[in-house]
Amino acid sequence: MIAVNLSDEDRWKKYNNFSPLISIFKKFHPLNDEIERRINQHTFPVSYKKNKYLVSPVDRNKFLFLIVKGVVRGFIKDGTAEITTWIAKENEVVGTIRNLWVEGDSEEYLQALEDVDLIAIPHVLSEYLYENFTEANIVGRKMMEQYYRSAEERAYLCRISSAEKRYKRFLVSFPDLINRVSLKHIASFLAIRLETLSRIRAKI
Amino acid sequence: MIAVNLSDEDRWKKYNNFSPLISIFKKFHPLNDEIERRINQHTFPVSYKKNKYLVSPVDRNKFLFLIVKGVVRGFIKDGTAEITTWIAKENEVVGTIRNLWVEGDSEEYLQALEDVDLIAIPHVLSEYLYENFTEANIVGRKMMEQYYRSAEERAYLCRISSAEKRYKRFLVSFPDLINRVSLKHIASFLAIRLETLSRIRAKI
DNA sequence: CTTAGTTGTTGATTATTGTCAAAAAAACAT
DNA sequence: ATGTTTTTTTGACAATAATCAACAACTAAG
Repeated sequence: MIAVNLSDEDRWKKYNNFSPLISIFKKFHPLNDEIERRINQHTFPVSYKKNKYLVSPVDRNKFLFLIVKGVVRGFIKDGTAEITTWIAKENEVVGTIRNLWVEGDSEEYLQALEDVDLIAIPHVLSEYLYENFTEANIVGRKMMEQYYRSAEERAYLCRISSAEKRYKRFLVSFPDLINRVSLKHIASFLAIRLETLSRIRAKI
Repeated sequence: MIAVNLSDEDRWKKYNNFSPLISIFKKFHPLNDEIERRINQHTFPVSYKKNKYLVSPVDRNKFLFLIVKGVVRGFIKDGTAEITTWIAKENEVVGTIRNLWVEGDSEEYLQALEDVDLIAIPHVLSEYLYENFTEANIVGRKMMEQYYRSAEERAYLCRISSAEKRYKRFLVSFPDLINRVSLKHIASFLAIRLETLSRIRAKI
């Protein structure tokens, strides 16, 4: 599914010779040279066309992805229906969550909602960095705090009582997504039907 | 609101002379003596009666709390209504989230749903430990990963299409809470009315 | 024990949202 | 451009859940 056929020299040509992950991490904490070297060596760019799935069941949980360009959604198959649990854009890191609380049929998928450019981060790399570099744990801790807050916001959003209020909250929480993501996915994220969302928008 | 009148010697008497926080942290990573000493010195036990609020607007965001005994919920005031976004029990760490994405009227509260014993963790302590001890970042990172997953579960749960399915998911995700928490709070967590929950339960 | 207050149940009614179907509008490919 | 597909809108109707109200069950306090 994901093949790496790039030599170390030209892998990052289009990104000024460095993995974009490095500048993201540096916003949280300075990195030492060895970490940067490892990141350049073991992460790699990958692209998907709009509507393609980022993870097949085969390599689920082998990578995280930094979104360099585009929008990605995460959803869970609930029988025949799909439940979109998040929508992420540039500079966010996405991935499937490993140990879902409840074992069962619910499977998580990632889908590109635009043509996307990503940086793939093998889990083995994250684990290696966490075990060998204290800076990695500082960066990881700070990023997780940020992602935890955004997950809390998603958990709050969908508990707002009326569909209209949820939509309005979406508009202020994610103003940039409304024009980039089709309404059917936003409806799913808001836990309402597309038709209902369409009527709410007509009313406002 | 929170007063500490204990000398260092007897503060932890009821917990075999150590802050219970230490054994929680040690499940994630070994701690050095200096960290343990700081934790014993700067965290302290505090108890609340059922239905009491853990944070007043005054000292919001000054502490996290480890729940040693009891159940706590977090909720957000949405006008007159309350939206319960999580319910936590023993061995979980809870607190208000600082920078909510959207500034505004939504205020977060913590409430004891049983008589609770807690360990208060001043934010200044967390910050100090993060800045001075690499182990703290390892523990913090791992704990945040765990809490992120549980927040994802909450975000998924409330997007399930029917009230009955959400309740059933609750039963498997939080089997221990159903007999400890009043139905009105569970209903709020499931984003349904108490009456609806009552009817669903009658039907099953 | 008795009373007051809270929590949970049940019924009747209303409101909101979902479902199904069709058409319009927009996006995409040739 | 042209036809094709996807997305979005609209309408009629059904189902689900909310609301209001009354009451029963359970707790807590005196």
